[in-house]
Amino acid sequence: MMFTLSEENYLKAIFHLQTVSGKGISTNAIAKKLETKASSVTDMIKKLADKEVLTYIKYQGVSLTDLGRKIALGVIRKHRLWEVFLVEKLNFSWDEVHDVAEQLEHIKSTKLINELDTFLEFPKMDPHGDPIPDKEGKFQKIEKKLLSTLKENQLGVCVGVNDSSSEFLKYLDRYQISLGQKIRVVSKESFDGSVTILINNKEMSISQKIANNIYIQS
Amino acid sequence: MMFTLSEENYLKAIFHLQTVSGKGISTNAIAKKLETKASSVTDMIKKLADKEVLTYIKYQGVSLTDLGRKIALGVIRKHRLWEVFLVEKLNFSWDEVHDVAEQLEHIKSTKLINELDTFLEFPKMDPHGDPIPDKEGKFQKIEKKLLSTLKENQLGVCVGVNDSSSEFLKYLDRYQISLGQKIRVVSKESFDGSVTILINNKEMSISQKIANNIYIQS
DNA sequence: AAATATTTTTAGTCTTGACTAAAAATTTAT
DNA sequence: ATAAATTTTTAGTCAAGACTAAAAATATTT
Ligand SMILES: [Mn+2]
Ligand SMILES: [Mn+2]
Ligand SMILES: [Mn+2]
Ligand SMILES: [Mn+2]
Repeated sequence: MMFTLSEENYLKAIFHLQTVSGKGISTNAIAKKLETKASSVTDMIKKLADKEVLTYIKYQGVSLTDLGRKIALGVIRKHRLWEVFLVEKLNFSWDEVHDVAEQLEHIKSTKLINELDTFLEFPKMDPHGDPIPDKEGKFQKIEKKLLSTLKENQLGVCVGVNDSSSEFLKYLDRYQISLGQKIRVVSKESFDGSVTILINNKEMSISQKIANNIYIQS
Repeated sequence: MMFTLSEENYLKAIFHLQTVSGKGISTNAIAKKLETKASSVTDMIKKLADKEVLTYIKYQGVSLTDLGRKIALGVIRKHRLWEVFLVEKLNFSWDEVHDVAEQLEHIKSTKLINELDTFLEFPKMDPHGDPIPDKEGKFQKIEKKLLSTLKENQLGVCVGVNDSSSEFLKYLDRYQISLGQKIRVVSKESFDGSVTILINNKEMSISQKIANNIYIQS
């Protein structure tokens, strides 16, 4: 069975939504994620249900089947391996890779992706700290929490981001926040949720929104 | 101005047809090359004429504009660079690269293709002996003739192929014909045009069709 | 110079994946 | 328990890019 670029993007989006909110995924949630209209989503999920990659009950949202999950993980594997390639071999920075990887993830060739994996020496993480599924779709889930959940005086290491947009990543670069960076929470402001952190012996304040998009391992 | 995958394929096909038959390219020739119908071609060339990448006079075929030529060369550059990448870095053989390159050639990112070029150390030829245009679309045209045009007892080096199909390339592999291989014409059979050649001190006979698809430099 | 054959274009249809507007179902508020 | 608000589905439209069948133009024979 073959899947179009559009179908692959739907499966990927639904997979990502499922990993956060365990329940059935709503039409609206999918529409929002894919920046499309709810009616378009209804059309597409009917087609995907016919192809048996998800189950769909009217008015009750959708849920991926094992096959659907497998296909989504295949696309995610390709996306992340290409991101590693771009950073490691082609001098891209972590804020430049996402858009190109969105295109590359749809190239169809099992040999291509498995040879790429070998060429890169089987990386386990992409440039944003996200795990790369192996051939069988298996990947380790790493322990991580949002920076905003740390208490005053707690220490952690940045291990990922919750937002891969170029804007956010460039912001992090500007403040020397990269994967592996040690971060200590100095104080938290209850008024606006902003956090004062210590990085490389320098104190700085970041907004709650920023703190909500940085993953930390203690 | 943005071009779709389909539009890029039309431009590439027309470019290739133009390099062999200098004149205006007929609707039918394009249809044949792209394995589509003449009516579909008429539709598309109207659109491409609107976009000013080719000139089109009803019933008289088409001809690329400078812009059209530039875009076609960009796609060809990408195709060939990806082919080099697949062979040099990902253990593909020359008969496996074409289909994947057909997909990769449509990825849009100037940084990607220029960094890939750098990573590969600016190759001048693809795995089939075809020249790779540089950023500006410039490439050297190499001197080459068909093996079938050699006279008895003449010697040459294989520098390219006229057919990149997997079937043909596998045939060449089987008979140890690869780029750089020295080939001597021992005799030619006027009855069926077949050629007896000497390769690595071994004599073998190849059909006229095969001899018509191997490029030689004397 | 007609007649015939071939090529090219036009007209109309189909599929995919989107959209808007309106109807129907469900959820939340009163 | 109704009413109001929200979500979801349906119905109808559109553009891209393909297709078939038929008409029109051009090329080739006789
Ligand atoms: Mn990404
Ligand atoms: Mn990533
Ligand atoms: Mn090729
Ligand atoms: Mn090639």
